[in-house]
Amino acid sequence: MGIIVNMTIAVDLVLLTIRQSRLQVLLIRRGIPPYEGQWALPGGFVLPDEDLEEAARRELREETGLDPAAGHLEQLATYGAPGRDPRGRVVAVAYLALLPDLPIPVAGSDAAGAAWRPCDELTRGELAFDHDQILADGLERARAKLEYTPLATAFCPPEFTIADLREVYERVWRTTIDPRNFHRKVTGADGFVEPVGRSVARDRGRPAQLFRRGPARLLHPPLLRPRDGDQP
Amino acid sequence: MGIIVNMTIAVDLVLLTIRQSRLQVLLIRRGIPPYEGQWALPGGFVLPDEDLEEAARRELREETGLDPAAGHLEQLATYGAPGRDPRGRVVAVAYLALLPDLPIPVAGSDAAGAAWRPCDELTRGELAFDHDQILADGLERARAKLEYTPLATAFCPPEFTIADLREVYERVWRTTIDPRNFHRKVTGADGFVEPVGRSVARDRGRPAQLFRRGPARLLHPPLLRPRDGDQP
DNA sequence: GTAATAGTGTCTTTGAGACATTATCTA
DNA sequence: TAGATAATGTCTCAAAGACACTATTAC
Repeated sequence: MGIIVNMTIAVDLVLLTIRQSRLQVLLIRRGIPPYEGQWALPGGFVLPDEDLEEAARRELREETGLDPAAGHLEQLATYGAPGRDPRGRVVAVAYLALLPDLPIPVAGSDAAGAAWRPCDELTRGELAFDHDQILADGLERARAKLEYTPLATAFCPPEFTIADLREVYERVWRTTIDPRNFHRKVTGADGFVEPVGRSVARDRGRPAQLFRRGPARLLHPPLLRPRDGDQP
Repeated sequence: MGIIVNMTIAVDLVLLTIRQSRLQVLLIRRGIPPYEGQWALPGGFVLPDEDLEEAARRELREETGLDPAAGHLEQLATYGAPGRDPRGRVVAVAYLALLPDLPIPVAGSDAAGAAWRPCDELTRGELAFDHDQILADGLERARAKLEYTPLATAFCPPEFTIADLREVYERVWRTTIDPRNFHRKVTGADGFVEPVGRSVARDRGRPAQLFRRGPARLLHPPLLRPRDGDQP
């Protein structure tokens, strides 16, 4: 009873974007031990008078130069297994950010380099600490949230076409979606997207209308991703 | 750079059950400052070599005498605003537990008393610390999870009737559900419930078949709760 | 013109919700 | 017997998915 132990609190970031038609995650090559030279999620320690989300936003700015307001940031989960950090007892509060495709990030202070890496190219055990698990949890959260929230728009610039939005779903869910049914569903969902009134021409084909994100925070009914309902 | 601050890590528990046909939460009347005499969520500090979930299970046993295996335990969210605890910087990792209706809990060591309280009888500001917010988040999580997981069975004893299960949905969602449609949907959902083969007679009416929870971890399709889709 | 993409319309199937009907118990 | 609850069946409507068709651009 009454044992009070002090531990160190860190925030780790799972930053996702759609880049070159692939779902990519921002990784840092560690410049200092432990796990020197290995890839890891960006992160850092929480300051004495700093809220957790504030720390996450600060790290996002420091490590990437990106503005958190451009996309979406939410708490993911907290990881505190006693042996997860060889330096001692570090409890990591992980945050998940969904971001539009923005300029290549800058290298952080104590990092040898930062880079976007396609999520499906990472092999199990490639990341430092328990960051494999944190990334896996972040991906699953992102996949689930696209179903019942309009957060896919967080991957898009302020104005986007329905095809842009469809690509987000296809890349995150690793599926193909019928463009016609998707168009009908998205434009019919109340408050998901709002027409800007202008169109934009791409390489080929009929120009597409531009939309911006609507006021809805939940989708009713949700867009359910296809499931493997087969029992072999 | 390089500032490393030590903070205290606590786990707080949102323990929910259906009791006397109402959704109730387990609260502790605080016996020591701060917030002495006020109601609070049960919780305690994480030990030096203890995993977070391990700490949550230990607190659950210590404060209630309940076995975590009887129900469901999952991490909810982490709360770390600098001023949330007047004693200093305490970061709380909240866990959510869904439990069957079990004997009245025992009072914990540093608590003046523990009691089940109906969730809808609590007034805003009645709980210590930021526990109003944690409870609200836990309730929303529970409501959402009943839609797309079979976790409603965590509120039930090992063997239960479809009417028992329906009451869980009705109390958690604060709705009424058509018994006939509910029966068809639940027994038709793959892996949600499995018939035991026996029946049980209640006060009146035809005896009901007994079921146990099935192997499914997700419901397809989900049971969507009714929404207020009105725009006045 | 052709190729390509944007957007609309139609049909079929599936599931949700309303509600009738039958089954089996207690009083 | 009446009354209550369990379980099944039927109907209607809404949404999902498959896919034909039209619209508008680049070449």
